[in-house]
Amino acid sequence: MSTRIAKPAARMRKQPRQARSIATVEAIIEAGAHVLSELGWAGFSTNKVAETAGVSIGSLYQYFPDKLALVEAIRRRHFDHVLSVVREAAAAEKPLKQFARELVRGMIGAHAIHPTLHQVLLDEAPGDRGSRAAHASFQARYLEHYTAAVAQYRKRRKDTETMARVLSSAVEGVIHNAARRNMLDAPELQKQLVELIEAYVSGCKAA
Amino acid sequence: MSTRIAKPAARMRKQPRQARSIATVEAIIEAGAHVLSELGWAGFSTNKVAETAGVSIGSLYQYFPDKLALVEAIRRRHFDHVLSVVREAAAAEKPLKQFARELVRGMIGAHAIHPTLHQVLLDEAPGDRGSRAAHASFQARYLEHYTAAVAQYRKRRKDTETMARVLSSAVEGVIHNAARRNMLDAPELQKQLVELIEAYVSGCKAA
DNA sequence: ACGAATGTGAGTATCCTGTTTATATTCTCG
DNA sequence: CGAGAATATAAACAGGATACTCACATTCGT
Repeated sequence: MSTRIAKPAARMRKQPRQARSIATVEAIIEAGAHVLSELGWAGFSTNKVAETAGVSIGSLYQYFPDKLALVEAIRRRHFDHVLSVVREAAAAEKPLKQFARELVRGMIGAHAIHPTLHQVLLDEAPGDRGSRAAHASFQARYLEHYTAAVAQYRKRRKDTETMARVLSSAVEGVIHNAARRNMLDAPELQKQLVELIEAYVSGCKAA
Repeated sequence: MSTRIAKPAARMRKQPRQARSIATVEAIIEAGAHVLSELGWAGFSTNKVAETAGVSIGSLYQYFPDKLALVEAIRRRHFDHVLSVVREAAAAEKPLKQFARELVRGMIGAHAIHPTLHQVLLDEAPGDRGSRAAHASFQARYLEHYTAAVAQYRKRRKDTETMARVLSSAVEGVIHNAARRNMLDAPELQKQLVELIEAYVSGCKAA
């Protein structure tokens, strides 16, 4: 549900030492994710986040030097989560169907709580500062896992990277669309998404 | 490039009568689409749009009662465009491969000028007012065309609607992702997207 | 040339934002 | 316990951006 313990994370104005403050920081990040997902970047104000977290605005600025540091922490937490899902799905050698199932299940799980967070993080939220490198690194590893999975089930070495990109964005598109209509937990949708992955990766042509 | 002639469109404060004002209105809508795609909803300010259009802010408010009416006009124009693409691709009976090719080509064309407009319109831009009905109607017809296409190549009546939804959101996801990286016109990407559509719709299972 | 259509852009009023600071509460540890 | 550090509070600020109006200038159709 939540990450075990606070990481060194992004530069913070002050490291939380007592259990109380750790909970506060966690609450702020969680509330931030909620606000970002619900209101989008346009509605993402520090005051709103603090209010949602049930914490005073002062507490927020005690740990996050500015708005961007906060969004960075949110980004980091979410991306870590998604990355672990993809990694585990693509890890051991397993039948294609099983890979597809685990991937879909994990991805849906990762988007169930804050449905549109992923898109907002990618599209709306600005990513300047030192985050650029971290962001690129995430994207790289993300694609890497997909590529590994594709290569595992596809013999042709050609186009594997493009395939990975197409596959990942297709999956994201379906999940994002389902999230928008509150349809993330429709079993027939999950089934169809699994079938789409299978069909594309297995790569048969004619009907 | 641009739609032939101004439509009655959304409620306007004043109907443009002379050629001059028609051009003005068109320029405003075009600039609006540009700003929306480039800066997102957060950066979509009426002043910015007017400036981009090379028109004074006063002129904008002469034709659009408020910001929402403007975004509504933009939405309408873009959706009409996309809708016509899907309709034409799914129209006559043709081989699956040809359908996929035309769909991909048309969709890419529709997103080439304002790459992220579609997503912004769906996700960020608010849609209250009387637009709700129009929006729903668009979604319905959009899905309708996809469903028709899917039904044409798939015998099983079951799940055709879900399939249409999955297919459309997958395509949108891939295109949106490609647009984000300025990769819309990569031939191998187009090819892979066509193959994804073929593979999924033709519906073969094992490798 | 005259009225109508169209275009202008400085100005306004309002709202909001991120951030600080001075103060109050709660914890740790001897 | 009690002293000092850690943590929490919320009122206030300074600044900026925003949507929108209005009184006036220009250009069109006839």
